[in-house]
Amino acid sequence: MSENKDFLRTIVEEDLKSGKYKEIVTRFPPEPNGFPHIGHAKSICINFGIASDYHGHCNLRMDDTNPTTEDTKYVEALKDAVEWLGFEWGDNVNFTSDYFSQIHDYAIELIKMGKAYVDSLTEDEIREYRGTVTEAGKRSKYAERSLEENLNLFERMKNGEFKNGEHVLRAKIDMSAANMKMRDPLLYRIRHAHHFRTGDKWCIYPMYDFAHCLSDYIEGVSHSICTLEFENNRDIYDWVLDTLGLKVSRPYQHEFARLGINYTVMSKRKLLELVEGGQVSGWDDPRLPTIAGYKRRGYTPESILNFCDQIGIAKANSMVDVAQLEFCIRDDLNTKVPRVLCVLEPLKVTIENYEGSEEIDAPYYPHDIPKDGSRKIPFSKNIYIERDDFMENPPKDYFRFTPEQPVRLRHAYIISCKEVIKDANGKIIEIKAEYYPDSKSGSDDTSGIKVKSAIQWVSAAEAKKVEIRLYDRLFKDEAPEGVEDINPDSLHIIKNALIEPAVITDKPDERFQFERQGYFYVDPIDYTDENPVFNKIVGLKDSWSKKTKVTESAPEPQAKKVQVDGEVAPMSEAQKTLFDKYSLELGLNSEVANTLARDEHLSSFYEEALSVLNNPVALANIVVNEVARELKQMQASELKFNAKQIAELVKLVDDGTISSTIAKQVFEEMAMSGENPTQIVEAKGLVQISDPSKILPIIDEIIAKNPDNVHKFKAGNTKLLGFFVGQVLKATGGKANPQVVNELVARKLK
RNA sequence: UGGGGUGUCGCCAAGCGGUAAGGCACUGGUUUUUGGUACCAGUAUUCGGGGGUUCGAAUCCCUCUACCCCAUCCA
Repeated sequence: MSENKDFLRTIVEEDLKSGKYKEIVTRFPPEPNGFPHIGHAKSICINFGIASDYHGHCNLRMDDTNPTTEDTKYVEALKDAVEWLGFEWGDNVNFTSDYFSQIHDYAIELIKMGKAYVDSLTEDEIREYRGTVTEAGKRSKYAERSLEENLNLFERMKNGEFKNGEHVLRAKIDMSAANMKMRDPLLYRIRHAHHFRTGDKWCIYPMYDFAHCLSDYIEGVSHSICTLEFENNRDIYDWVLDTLGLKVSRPYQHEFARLGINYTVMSKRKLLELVEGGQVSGWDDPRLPTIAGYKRRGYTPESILNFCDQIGIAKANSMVDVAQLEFCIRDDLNTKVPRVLCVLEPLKVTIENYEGSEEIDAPYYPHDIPKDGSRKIPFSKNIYIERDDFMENPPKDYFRFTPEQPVRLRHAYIISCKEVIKDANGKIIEIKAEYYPDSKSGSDDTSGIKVKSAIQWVSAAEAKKVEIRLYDRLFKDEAPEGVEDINPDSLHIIKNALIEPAVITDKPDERFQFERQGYFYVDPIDYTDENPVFNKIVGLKDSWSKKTKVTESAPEPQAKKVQVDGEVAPMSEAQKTLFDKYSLELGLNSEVANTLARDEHLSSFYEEALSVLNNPVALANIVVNEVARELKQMQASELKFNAKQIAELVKLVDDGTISSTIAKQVFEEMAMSGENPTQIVEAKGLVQISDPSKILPIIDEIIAKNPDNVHKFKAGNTKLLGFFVGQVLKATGGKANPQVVNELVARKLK
């Protein structure tokens, strides 16, 4: 766990500290109606991660309340994903359907409380009656049914006496609630459908909003963590549990922002579209952001875990750069995986002065990876190199093989070009070369040739032919809408790549670094010894190709966008009169007068304080800034303090007893306890210190402790003044007169 | 037009009244028989805009603005 914890962990720690929960229980609650993607991985990491960080437990629960969309195969995919990521859910996978009868009982309880009713409006009518975001809805006439009738109807719904859509069970809340979700939400609907677990036992199914909170409660969940789009549902969550009186250690819902990654899509709907539309080969297509896709592509669970850890958890909608994910997999594989030689686009090279053959012993890992292991690479007269690694007319900073520039064959000899052979179209088809017998890798003391690069190669006779699948981003648009943004070149298959034989015969691993190319993975489905197939997981970081295409996207300098101020609502006559009085008669600045005049709670509070103490400006400032904050959180009547106490506080500042810094402290104390300012000041000994002879020694001490900052300050970093003042204030418990401190510090450091 | 959220470097993201963390990306440099890795260095006078309070504001107050979510018998 990092030092800076996310907001969820902060909440969890507070709840643990306050004793709200004895144990932390979370849950990962997907609906089994699709394959999990990396967004699920984030949720898995959060829920299982928090549980394990605080020695609690995390349930895996299938939220299977909609029989028409769900299936066992998705349950399996979900379990696979969690398992693959390395988390454990205990003995059983839970299912919301396990709780159907309990949930049903709670529904009956609500009916008996008069808090739920059977509605018989049509689907269209229900929608119409719900109103709009700006207009209140109206209640269905069926809301007035008697308890008995509701009970009877609901029983008959359950018994299958009605068709789909004939009736629903609804919570009786508020048809004019500002939160649309609270306008008598549906609790149950009739669905004559076969459920993959409960079969035909039920024909009524609870809605998400009813089932989820109750399932959490039944499982003893403490923190119900979900994504932002459920923020509006939190009110129902609380309503159901509160109304049913489910209080003891009940769960509370907290929301975080779902994961977005650029150049891909993450919604189940869009993913399904790609799978069904044949744009990809299936849910496990390596280009997809599904767990199955990453797995098949060759990503490791560690890399995904790491990624989830790096991106953090917050509430701002965001889109993470794929580069971050790619970094994670490179970073993981770098230390784990053997290096091997593979030529993707072979170019024939004949070493004319080499006869016979030899085997070169080559380590699997570079000098900086502390791992052992090596293999034999056959070397001979006829080899292949990468087509890209030879250029007849190279740019000046080209480090590889050219007619003038020799190059090292990795782990082997240095060669130089003797002749370039082309076909009728001018395409290079072969290089005739010579090698330097003294230049063998590791023992090259005598050749005296300096090369700028070592390139991969394979011996023609022993190399194995392999299929390589190269993947690019699936979409060309950073924030793709759908199939229209698909990148037509996202898959590139190379049928005739050549690889050194040890990879195929010795099988030292499943994942490899093909030197200078990238990381590759043995395709778990299509790989056979006759037709070996490798998936490219990710390329190596490549500062060369970046350099060569500088033109790609010149970062256009973004003009700072000009903000246009909107219009402020006009004041009423009464407000205007008040404003004039405040600004003209009492001399308040117009901003303060404005705020005061527009808020009648504030202004009446202010007037009252003013009748006690004649200091209009100071009073106004504290009312507008401090009292206003308290009033945002509660009603005026709930305030622990009154106007008289505010006046008292202002007076203390006025006569110099306390500084404004202390005043803040006193205010907070007063807001909490309702005690008088004078009492608080006395009880805590908060009288301010203005005597320089008392402050000076403290300043000296602080200066002595922070020589670096003193130096920086003297070098011109004047904002450090605040740092020193802060330190002195801290040392005196806030009691030092900040103005005096400022002055003294400035003089000291001059 | 109502309600609920969110705006801190190109992308994520700490920070909760006293020196603008960190990661990715980027730019230099060092090491290197991978144009990789590792290492070093650089990169926000400023926190969506404007006002106010304060000795001091990303943090408190007012206001404007942009974006996201909510009117499925989906979850």
